[in-house]
Amino acid sequence: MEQLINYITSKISLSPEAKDYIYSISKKRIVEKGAVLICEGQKVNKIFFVTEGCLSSYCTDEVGREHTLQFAIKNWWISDYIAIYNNERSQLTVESLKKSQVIEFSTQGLEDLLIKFPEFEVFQRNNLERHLVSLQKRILNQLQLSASERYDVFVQQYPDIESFTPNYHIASYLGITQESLSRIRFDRGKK
Amino acid sequence: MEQLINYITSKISLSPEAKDYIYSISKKRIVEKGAVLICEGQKVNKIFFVTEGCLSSYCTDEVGREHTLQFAIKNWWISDYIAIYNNERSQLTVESLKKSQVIEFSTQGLEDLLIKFPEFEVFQRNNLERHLVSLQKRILNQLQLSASERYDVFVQQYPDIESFTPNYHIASYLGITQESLSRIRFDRGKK
DNA sequence: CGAAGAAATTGATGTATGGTAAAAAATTTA
DNA sequence: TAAATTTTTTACCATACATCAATTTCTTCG
Repeated sequence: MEQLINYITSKISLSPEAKDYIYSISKKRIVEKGAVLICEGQKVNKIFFVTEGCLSSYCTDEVGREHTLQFAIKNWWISDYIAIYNNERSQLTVESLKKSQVIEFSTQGLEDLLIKFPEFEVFQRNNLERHLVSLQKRILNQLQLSASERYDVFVQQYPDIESFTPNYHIASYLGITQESLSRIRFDRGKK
Repeated sequence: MEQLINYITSKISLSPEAKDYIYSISKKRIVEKGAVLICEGQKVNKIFFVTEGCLSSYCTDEVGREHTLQFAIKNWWISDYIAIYNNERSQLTVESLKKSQVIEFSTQGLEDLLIKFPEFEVFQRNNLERHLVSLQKRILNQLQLSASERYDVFVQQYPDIESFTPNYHIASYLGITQESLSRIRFDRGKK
């Protein structure tokens, strides 16, 4: 919890009232590996801030293949923004990839926070900008890099996710099959 | 210009002072087909709001291939957000794909606007959320759809871009070659 | 209008990655 | 620790899409 406040105050200054309000709309949760925080078909009314560990969001297509939209590590937010923005039910699953610590917010609570404490908008805008830039970079990578090069970028960006996540999550983030990822790794060993 | 104001007031209410301020930091520009508004290697200090026509942003890799990050049509914003956010020089080119009308803002002007008129934050957040959601959807499409299916989505989303844009821009948005796009189109004709 | 240039198509062939299935390795659980 | 389960690897073959090059069609503009 403290970590969230630290993170926020590293970006904006926070009045005691705002701080109290944040406490009132959020709660700390420890989630076990494999725990599902948002699941497909549900209404989405939660947003999570990760203080420890790693979560992911992914969708499952008709053939049952998973496609990972996001890995959320320390200091990142995760939810199903598509569903929230369009006021739809979730097509995504948000799942904890290892034992993690998150701060849970209700979407309503966050909205109220922004209304009651407009100074929070600056913080929120910063988050959105950062997120947007990371998505744009990912799209450019997807367009111009080979699977192997994308894997390089991934490893740089998330150096330790491999250590606790099955291959297929990573593969599904890169847009390839687990077998292909396995082959890419094999080829590395040769050089 | 009026169209921008209309667009803004459809989302938030705008004080006369705020309105004046917006006028003071922006200017209307007519840009010809092929005009380059931001080019690779430059400092980025402009953001454009499209009121008419269509612009695109793309990067060019070492081999000279173009990769389209965004098409911006009416009521969308376009710039090189990656460069702005990271305070780097642009890796993107922003170009007009047909004769268009845009409102040009300086990044500094927009920042000042947000400071002077915090009510504008809500509007800005809305834009960012919309943009973010569209990027997330695109990533999910890229991960799970075939080239042909992505083309379907593209046509739905931008029904008339084909009528004025060379194929290769579209192909480079979809992440395929112009030849592949041509074949996809050909296959359509057969059914 | 007609020539020059740009864009789109088409064919032949190449390559990266996918699919399937079986075996091996690692991890979890009893 | 052994059995069960999950994950990874490997082999073989399939396919979507890329590449290259030639040709045709469409635009632009003198």
